[in-house]
Amino acid sequence: MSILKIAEKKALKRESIIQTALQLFASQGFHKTTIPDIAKKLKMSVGNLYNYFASKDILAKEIIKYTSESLGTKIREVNDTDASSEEKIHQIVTLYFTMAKEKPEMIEYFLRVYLSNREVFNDGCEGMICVSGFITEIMIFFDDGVSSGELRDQDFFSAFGLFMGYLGGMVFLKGEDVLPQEIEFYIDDISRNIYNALKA
Amino acid sequence: MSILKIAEKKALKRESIIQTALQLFASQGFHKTTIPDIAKKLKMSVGNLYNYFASKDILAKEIIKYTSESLGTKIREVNDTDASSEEKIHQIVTLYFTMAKEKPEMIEYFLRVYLSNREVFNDGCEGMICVSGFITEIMIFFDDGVSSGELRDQDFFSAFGLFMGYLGGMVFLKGEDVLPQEIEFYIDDISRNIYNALKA
Amino acid sequence: MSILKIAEKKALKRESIIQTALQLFASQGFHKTTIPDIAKKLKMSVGNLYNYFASKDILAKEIIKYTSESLGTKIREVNDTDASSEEKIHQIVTLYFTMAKEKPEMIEYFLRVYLSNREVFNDGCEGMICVSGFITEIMIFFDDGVSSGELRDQDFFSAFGLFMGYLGGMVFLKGEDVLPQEIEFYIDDISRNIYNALKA
Amino acid sequence: MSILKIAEKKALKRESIIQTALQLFASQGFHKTTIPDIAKKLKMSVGNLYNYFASKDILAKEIIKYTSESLGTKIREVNDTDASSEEKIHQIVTLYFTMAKEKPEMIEYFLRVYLSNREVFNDGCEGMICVSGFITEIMIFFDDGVSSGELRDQDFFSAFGLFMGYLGGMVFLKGEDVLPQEIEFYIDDISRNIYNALKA
DNA sequence: GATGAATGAGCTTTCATTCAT
DNA sequence: AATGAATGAAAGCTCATTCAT
Repeated sequence: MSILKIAEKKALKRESIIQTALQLFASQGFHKTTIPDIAKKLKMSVGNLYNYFASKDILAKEIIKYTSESLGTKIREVNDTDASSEEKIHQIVTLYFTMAKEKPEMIEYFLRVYLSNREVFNDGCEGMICVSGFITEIMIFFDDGVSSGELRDQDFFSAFGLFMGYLGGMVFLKGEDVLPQEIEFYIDDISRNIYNALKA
Repeated sequence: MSILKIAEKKALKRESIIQTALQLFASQGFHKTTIPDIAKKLKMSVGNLYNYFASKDILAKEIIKYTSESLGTKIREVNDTDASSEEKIHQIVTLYFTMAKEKPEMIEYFLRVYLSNREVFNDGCEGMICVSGFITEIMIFFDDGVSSGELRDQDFFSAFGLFMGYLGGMVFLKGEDVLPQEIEFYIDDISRNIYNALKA
Repeated sequence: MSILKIAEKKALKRESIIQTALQLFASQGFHKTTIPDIAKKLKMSVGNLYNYFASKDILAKEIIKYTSESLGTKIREVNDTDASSEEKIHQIVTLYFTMAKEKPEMIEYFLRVYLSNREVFNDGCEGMICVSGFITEIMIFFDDGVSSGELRDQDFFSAFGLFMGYLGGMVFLKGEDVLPQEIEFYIDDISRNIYNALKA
Repeated sequence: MSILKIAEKKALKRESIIQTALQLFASQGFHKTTIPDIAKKLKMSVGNLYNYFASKDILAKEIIKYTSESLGTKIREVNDTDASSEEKIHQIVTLYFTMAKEKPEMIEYFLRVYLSNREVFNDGCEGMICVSGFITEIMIFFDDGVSSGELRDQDFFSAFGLFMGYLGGMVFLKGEDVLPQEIEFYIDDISRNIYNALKA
């Protein structure tokens, strides 16, 4: 096999580890998920898993980067359209809730692993650098809206906190089974609320 | 010592355990905080701590109830005034952020312990019953505003998610040290955003 | 209250502790039964219980003596009759099995506590001195039978082991729920077997 | 090393754990023997011991099965001979007492661990399934004797209780140091008693 | 005599990580 | 690269016993 293919194969395995660990961490929590758990689900040995990620903490950090990139990429596609800010908000909310429904592990990981295990992410994910993929795109969306005069010019974090907190909060409520409706039901209301809050 | 005083003393000790455990859980996380840690800080023995709370999980649940009641009581005071919905929003945001500054452990506990350790709270805190003290008051605020025609009539959870998520998200960002300003700096912006989102 | 009555009262309490501990030890085992368990069932404080018995081990030893005396007394009544050895065997088997049915804790205590927690009884119950009340009466029964020519003259322990082991074994089997019949069902068979084994 | 040898090695280690735990449980009792005690005597780590047996209780159950099989196998050899019932009884008694002398831990385990720690064996050893290896052979011995007309036809449990209780009782007495003679001394007496009890 | 809060050593079990193969 | 047996520190929890009241 060529060196290229070997490297490729390794990259694929790396990603499959990330995917599997992501699912387990998101569903069972970081501390309740053991390295043997992950290895078992992957049908590989624990020893070999350590050839790909030097520690459980490092694995957790790689996952958050991967997740943030993933979400960021999708938001970029929205940003790249010519839609109005109001429409973009609707699209971002839709996209977020769709993801929460179809790949809940990503959002759950953010809420239940990243957000709550400070000690793990302290070293290497200071500030929000491990999550910059997502933040950057929200920032671009917001700046574009302000530039075009559609959104009120306000502190970025006031706006970012609204987005991140509101959407995250709704997914959390869904996870707790307290929402009487499916998550999609709330898309219109929430998009409208966000737009009303941010519009010029 | 009279029976009354003994019971009182026990109640005080119970509360001091809650306070100390709250601080440790909030700052170090639930799993990183050990029972010996808590006992040591309280200068009491591990065994005796178990005379007050039968398990670490039960302790965690009692703390969230205590915290939710605390916060709920303060919001009730706002609800009981004659202020307009707009003013009430400003007051609730202010009191939330003041608390986040002065007793950060309460908000942090909510964000980093309750919200993220599903397994721990699953049994006994189903739905959001352990946190109903807080939710109830937000519900009253919202219903009052709708009744008086100040707030738009929309799904309660769309409104509740906005409050809880937005405020929680801001405190989280502060905790991550990514906010360039003190938390109070954002009170006006955020109150305005919430009001714009909810107003009739 | 007179000194006599006080001493009497204390003796009564002592016995009630023995009775209660006997039941708990027999049903749950020595190590699974805690001093607080016993105190709770007696509605007295642990501290006070220690005024009557200086340690859990000492309590266990007093119970075996008490039990052995109890059983010995009943066998003596059989020994004191003019019945034949064959009849006496039947009576002893009957009284043992009746006791196993009506006061199972005594027999169970012997089987599950005394017999199995060597460490506890090592110091103070060497040999079988704590159980001599029972042994003595069996010895008398056996000697009488040999003297009268009804029973074959053999080593005492060969005979004693038969009695104690056989009866104990049957009660154990009953306790394990493996006997298809009530314990009384076996009285005739077993009496006959013992008599056949021992007769001259 | 080949896969075969690895599996073999693991099986050997498993058995050496059983042997060591058997000795410790039998001599010190189940509750007084700790997992670290066992690991230490085996010169292996506590954690690794748990790779072989998932809990202390499971280990205890595996030991009783192992012991019962061992004893059953030896009795089968007696059953497979053409000896008379009277001779077989003598052989079984001899075999039991020889074992009690040479491998006392097996009999002691039965008496002091299995028989007395109901809670431990309740789940998974209901009835006497963990001990069926031994019971089955006694049953075969008895049925053969009845079929050939040598033994009286009586309830199986009346006969089984005699065997198990009597032999166990004698070993217990030996363990308590109350027997004035070596255990072999009693073989003839006891065999005769059992035969007299059971013969047609 | 009576109380029960307090102690703390000790238990079973878990799991991130290593390393000989 | 791949395996998984092995390590051992550390966790949550228990309970016999003491002692101030």
